[in-house]
Amino acid sequence: MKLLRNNLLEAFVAVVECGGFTDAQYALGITQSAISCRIRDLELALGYRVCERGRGGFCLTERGQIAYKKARDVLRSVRDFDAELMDLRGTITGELRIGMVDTVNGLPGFPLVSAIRRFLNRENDVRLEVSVASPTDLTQSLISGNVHVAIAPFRNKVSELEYTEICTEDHMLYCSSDHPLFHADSREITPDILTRYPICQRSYDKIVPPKLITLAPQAVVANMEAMAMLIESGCYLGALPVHFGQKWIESGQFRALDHPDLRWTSAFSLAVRKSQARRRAVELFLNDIMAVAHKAA
Amino acid sequence: MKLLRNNLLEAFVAVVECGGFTDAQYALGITQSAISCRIRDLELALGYRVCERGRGGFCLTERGQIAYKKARDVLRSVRDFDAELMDLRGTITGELRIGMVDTVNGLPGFPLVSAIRRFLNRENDVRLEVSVASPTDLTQSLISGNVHVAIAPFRNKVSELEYTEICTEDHMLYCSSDHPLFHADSREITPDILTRYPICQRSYDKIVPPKLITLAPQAVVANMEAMAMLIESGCYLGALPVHFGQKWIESGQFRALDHPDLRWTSAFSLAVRKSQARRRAVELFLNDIMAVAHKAA
DNA sequence: ATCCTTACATGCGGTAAATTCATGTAAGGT
DNA sequence: ACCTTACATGAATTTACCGCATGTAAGGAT
Repeated sequence: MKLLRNNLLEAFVAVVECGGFTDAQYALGITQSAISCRIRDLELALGYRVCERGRGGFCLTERGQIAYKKARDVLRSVRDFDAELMDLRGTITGELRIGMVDTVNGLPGFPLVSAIRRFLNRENDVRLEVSVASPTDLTQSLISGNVHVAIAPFRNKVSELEYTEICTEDHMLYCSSDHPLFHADSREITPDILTRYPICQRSYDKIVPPKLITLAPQAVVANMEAMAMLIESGCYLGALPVHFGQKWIESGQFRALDHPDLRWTSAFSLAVRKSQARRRAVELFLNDIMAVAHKAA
Repeated sequence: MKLLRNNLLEAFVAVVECGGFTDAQYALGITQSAISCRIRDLELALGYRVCERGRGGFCLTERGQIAYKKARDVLRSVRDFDAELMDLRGTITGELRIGMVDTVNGLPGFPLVSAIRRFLNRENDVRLEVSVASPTDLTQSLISGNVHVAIAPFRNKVSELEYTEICTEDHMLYCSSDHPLFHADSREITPDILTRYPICQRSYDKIVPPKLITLAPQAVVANMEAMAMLIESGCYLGALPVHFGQKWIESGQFRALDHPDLRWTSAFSLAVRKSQARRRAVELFLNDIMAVAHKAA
């Protein structure tokens, strides 16, 4: 079902996301000429050009970029609106947009995949959409409605959202076999190594308190895979979730720099928007999350 | 222009607001049969009946009531979306929905009509929509986007909104010529009259602190006109804004119970939603308000 | 009880909008 | 110079939507 629809906007968003008319015709299931008409009509209605196109390539105009963001968001919220009206029928429909930080899968004490399986095994007609982003971005996405639920170690909690702690994640410092500390005596592993060797930090969620670090320049990464890469290079120390660093430990590539003061724990929370008629699909997924989280605890 | 449109939802909302198909055909500018089709198709798409109709009268089903509220709200926000895209063209379009408490007009030091005139004298294509409600309702309407700006004496301010004080309003206690206090000696006018005569309060914004009042039953009104009526009855004392009570004073119908402790002042604020891409029309209107407020001060 | 009126439903036909198909055009590559 | 790519355009066609005429069901008047 599609109550609030608009061909022009849908075409516009599809064209932007496909990077041109030609590919968008498959995404939309209409011919290229129809898309050409739609974009022309959209620009006629708006009174300004939204994109440059032709053999020279496809690109959005300045206004087009703003219009695209607004259009994408409004189409999202319109899909949610449709789903809300379908909820009244009792069926579970619409999109379920889940946001999370990376390496949530494998989090000890929180089998997310079980929750997802549990959710999908129910009779449903829901399209899942999973995005990975930083806690800060996830907060924004929750507020704007771009995601319905998010799982992350939220440090600064905002009043618009509702948080439920679901598990914790232990972090340790690692170095690779190429690093000077790899063969160091365990008595050398003290917090002051932080002042002697370059360390790599995650751009969001600074596990190692920055005030402990004196050495510049620091490397900054946006996700765990990148962190592992820089550690593998042998040039950096880096903190990883223990469950995530495990595989490098097992292969003998990394060494965990074990010291009581070089362990950190962050708390993972489930966040949703407060005070909002919640869709059935979202409600059920939250139940599923809590069910697996409790079972694991 | 109308980008995101939906005939079915528009018909539904119109039918509800007109209380039936017959009247809605004039509001929508289509025939009754077309409306019948639209509602049928809507119900077909939703999978449930939204209203009972026929000779027995028109009424929404339970689900229909929820669907109506959602549909009305989404159509509003969709109109705003259209206006946002038009903003990029540089034109001032869309709706400007202003909310206020009653008797804002005439507020000393705040010529609202000048602000409106100022706004409308600009080149524009804006449809105004003015609603009158209590500060509490206005707060809700602002958050949900049902109004863009609101003017009221806001007592409890919420973090989602941004308030700018624009003027103050003096209140005094009044009685009518039928009231025992009308001819009382001015020395008798002391705060303890509150404990001896019934008083009428506004349901929102209790001007006279309720703790000063001992006498039950109290009359409660939702707006100033009603307050004046009850005072006119001679059975109640009541607080009115001085600028509003003036005309009854001049006609000799009311007496102001003047005493230093029987005067109250409330501060009127302009409220808008925080952190939101603001439309040009809203921005300009805010400027106009501030301009007339400053000039008056 | 019958007829009338009100309020909505339905079938049919026309019109306007949207889409496809076929073709045109402009820019870059060979 | 020719081909290819990527989009534009025009005619034909399909589709959707609407109005008209008519049907139906229930309440009220005579």
